[in-house]
Amino acid sequence: MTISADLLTRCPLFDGISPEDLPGMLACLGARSMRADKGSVILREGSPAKDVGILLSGCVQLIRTDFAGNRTIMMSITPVKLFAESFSCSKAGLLPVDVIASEESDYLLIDCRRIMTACTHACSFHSRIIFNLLQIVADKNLALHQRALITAGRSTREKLMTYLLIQAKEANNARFSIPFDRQGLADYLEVDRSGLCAEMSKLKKEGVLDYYKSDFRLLNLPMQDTIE
Amino acid sequence: MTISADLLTRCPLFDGISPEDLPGMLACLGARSMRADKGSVILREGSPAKDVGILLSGCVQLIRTDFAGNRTIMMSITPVKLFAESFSCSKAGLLPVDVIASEESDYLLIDCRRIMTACTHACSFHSRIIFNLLQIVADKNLALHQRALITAGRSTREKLMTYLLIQAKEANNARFSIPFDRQGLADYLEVDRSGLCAEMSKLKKEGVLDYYKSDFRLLNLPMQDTIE
DNA sequence: CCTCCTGCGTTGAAAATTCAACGGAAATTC
DNA sequence: GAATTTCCGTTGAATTTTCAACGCAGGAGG
Repeated sequence: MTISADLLTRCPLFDGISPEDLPGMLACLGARSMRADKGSVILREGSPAKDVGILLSGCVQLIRTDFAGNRTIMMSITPVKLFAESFSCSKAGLLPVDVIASEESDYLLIDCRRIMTACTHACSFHSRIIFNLLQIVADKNLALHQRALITAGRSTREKLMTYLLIQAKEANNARFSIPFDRQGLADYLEVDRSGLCAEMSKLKKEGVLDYYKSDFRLLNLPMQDTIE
Repeated sequence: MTISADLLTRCPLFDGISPEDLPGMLACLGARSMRADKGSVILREGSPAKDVGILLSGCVQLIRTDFAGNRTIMMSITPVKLFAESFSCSKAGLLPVDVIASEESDYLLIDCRRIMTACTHACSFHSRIIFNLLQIVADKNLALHQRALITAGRSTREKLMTYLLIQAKEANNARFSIPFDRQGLADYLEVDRSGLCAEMSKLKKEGVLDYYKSDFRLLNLPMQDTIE
């Protein structure tokens, strides 16, 4: 895949870096270009965490399966975001999750040490990159807090509505799409799939919600409601 | 409270900083010494996140209460650890949780900008501090992943046992104490308190577990089992 | 020493989730 | 284009959790 500079400027790791400096910087960081088929494992739980991933296209998910077989989706990553960076920055050094491509995906891998330690060329933007990385890891932290707020609901309906309201708020629109199929959503909310389907149907009958596949619309919401 | 240098050298933010440099560094960072009574709110959800907290004594917890009244304990902080640092480093800028002293506590507050931007004295340890901060935020990330693994269990028993096994592993001992009372543990595991008590009693009857107040002991565990 | 309050364990009934199974629709594969 | 696989929605029974309430022990405070 040819990496467009436009794509990378939208990556939060390179905030404040001018586009013309990007190619040299990528070379300096030793970025490797990768591709993953849909459903394939990009990084395996328990393996050493050394790299920072940058998702260029597709979609990847952080998934943990416990000994009882419960599958949990911790987070869904969309372009042009980082993944696995928190694990590579931490002391632990082992991945607590599988990183899986839920769609065919292109991504870069960068050895985290190349980011965290000053490069041989003493490039002037390095401190900015580290600053950006700190902010990104902190933002991931916030996302995990938000997910915990969702799963803290004591019923399927409560979890689902909390999730959907947050999505609508982030999209700033009563219509929005989600990066999950039904099973994926159930695994993200930590509920049973069939129970989730049943609750969704109920909400549709009640006129609270409308949906088709992964496109949703919240009704009776004090918010703009536009189609594109 | 007099701040002993020994205490601060155990704070991960100052890893790699020599003890004699600490007092000057604290002054440079503008650290303010604070005290909180048991049960009092140190930082309020929704207020601007600007400071990094360093807990010197006592215990603080990150607590979120949703609109339905469900109380969730996201994390319990013990000395000499940081708190609220992730929120102050993130773009969001607002606290997603209440920070509450579960015991009478002493702590320091440091304006996060003083840490993240080079100080006027251009102190040579600043980059080390930022590096440490990145690692700490990443470690918090890991802790949240671990908590999610616990709450992913589909039953009270599963959540409880996952939690206790992790505690025993971290203590490297089948005997250990936890920083929660029953209600607190229930709020951390996201289960009902009475159901938790019932499950604990059952496990005790079954000979899997023994406990008194907040002291626990896992039986039949392939692990050393010593009384201090 | 007595009273008040908090935390803990128990119980029973109501409600919700989980689990297994099935049919249909849509997408994928050959 | 036909077969196959995957995804989705539904249902009913079994299992759990939730919720409200109560008694008791221990500590705090007057």
